[in-house]
Amino acid sequence: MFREGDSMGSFFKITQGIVAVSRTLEDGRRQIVALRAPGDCVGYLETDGNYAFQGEALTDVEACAFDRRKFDVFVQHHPDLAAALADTLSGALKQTGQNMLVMGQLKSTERVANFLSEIVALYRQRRVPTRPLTLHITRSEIGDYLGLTIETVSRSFGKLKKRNVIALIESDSIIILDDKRLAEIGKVAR
Amino acid sequence: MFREGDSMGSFFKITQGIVAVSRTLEDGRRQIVALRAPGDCVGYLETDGNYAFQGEALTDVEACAFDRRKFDVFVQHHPDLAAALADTLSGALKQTGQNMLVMGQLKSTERVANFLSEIVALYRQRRVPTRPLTLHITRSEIGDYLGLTIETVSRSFGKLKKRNVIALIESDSIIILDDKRLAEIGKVAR
DNA sequence: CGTTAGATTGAGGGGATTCAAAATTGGTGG
DNA sequence: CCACCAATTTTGAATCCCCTCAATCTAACG
Repeated sequence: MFREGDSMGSFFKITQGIVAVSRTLEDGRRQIVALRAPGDCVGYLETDGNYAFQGEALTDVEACAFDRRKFDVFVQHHPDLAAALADTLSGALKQTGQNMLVMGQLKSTERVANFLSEIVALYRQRRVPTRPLTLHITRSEIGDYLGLTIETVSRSFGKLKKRNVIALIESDSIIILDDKRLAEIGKVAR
Repeated sequence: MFREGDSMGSFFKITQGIVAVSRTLEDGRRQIVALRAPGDCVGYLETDGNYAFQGEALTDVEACAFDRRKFDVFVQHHPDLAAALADTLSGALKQTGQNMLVMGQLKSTERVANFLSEIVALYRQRRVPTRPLTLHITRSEIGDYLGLTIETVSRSFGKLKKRNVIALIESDSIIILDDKRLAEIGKVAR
């Protein structure tokens, strides 16, 4: 959808599909910074007129494009929209803070468990079926999101499966057998 | 200054000193999510009335407290302040995104090099002397910020020293010998 | 001078990565 | 429907990096 460093025209509100917001190093290492679903906006962050991150459609995606310049002007005259914007940004900030905790402190299987718990919570909240849970993203993308390799992600799935916490239908579709245990392993607060 | 989960009254604008914004797991593992310096605000993020993170003074700190409730009302009537708030949040979001890249993809020495480069940039921008560079924070805090142990941080300093990229005066005070090289190792963009 | 907190250094073990191969999945055309 | 192929996932073995545990060192302070 857009590349880091490209001149920014507009940002997008997703109406359908999943988008990965990421950043890539020159040697190819990639970090997915956030996963965005319908209702979320992507491509808002900029550094002097250029996109600060890369936006990549992981599935087929529909989105509305908004001209950033015009939007800024519009917000200026609508205090309640400005408040909503601040709320959205605050939420994103809390989320990335949580992600830092996950990546900095959790071991591989804990990270995967945490990821699955988060996905379930996200899907529930949006009334997307979670039984079975269809991920829509590859091991490689999970790895780039959690700071792990595909092999390690795969092995972590294996461990959770062996402990009877989850069951695999296909590689992309799983069933959560023990929701509580999954949250515990993933150190999900409360 | 404030604990995660405490009922939130006010947030703080730092006038002097350094504050760590962090989150801690039940088993004691801690992740520092951001380091804040004079001019920055901390304690703004909340989840239904409670602080979302913990705020810890790493040095002696002076700060102004602002009542969050009153602030929100005030912002509502000052569009330019709302814009400034959005800018601040956007900046923080870019920063944590970058931090996710660092923690997810970089090796220990790369992380430490990145950290030092960032600190130098931050200090320069605020006209704080960088030669020698005084860190004001312990190895333990650097470790919790980068997702590493104190020993690994110490060894990374050692490696950078042996490669003549930095020189240690005291443990808290260093001299950057090769600024460019440090940025390269730390994969600092551009 | 002894104490204490923080930093460094060393040895050993463990978890994640790397490299490689096998297995599974999904799509295509015969 | 099945054979075939490419892409993805899983599994295995070896390696490496970081962590853990422990000892030593340094600096600040009473």
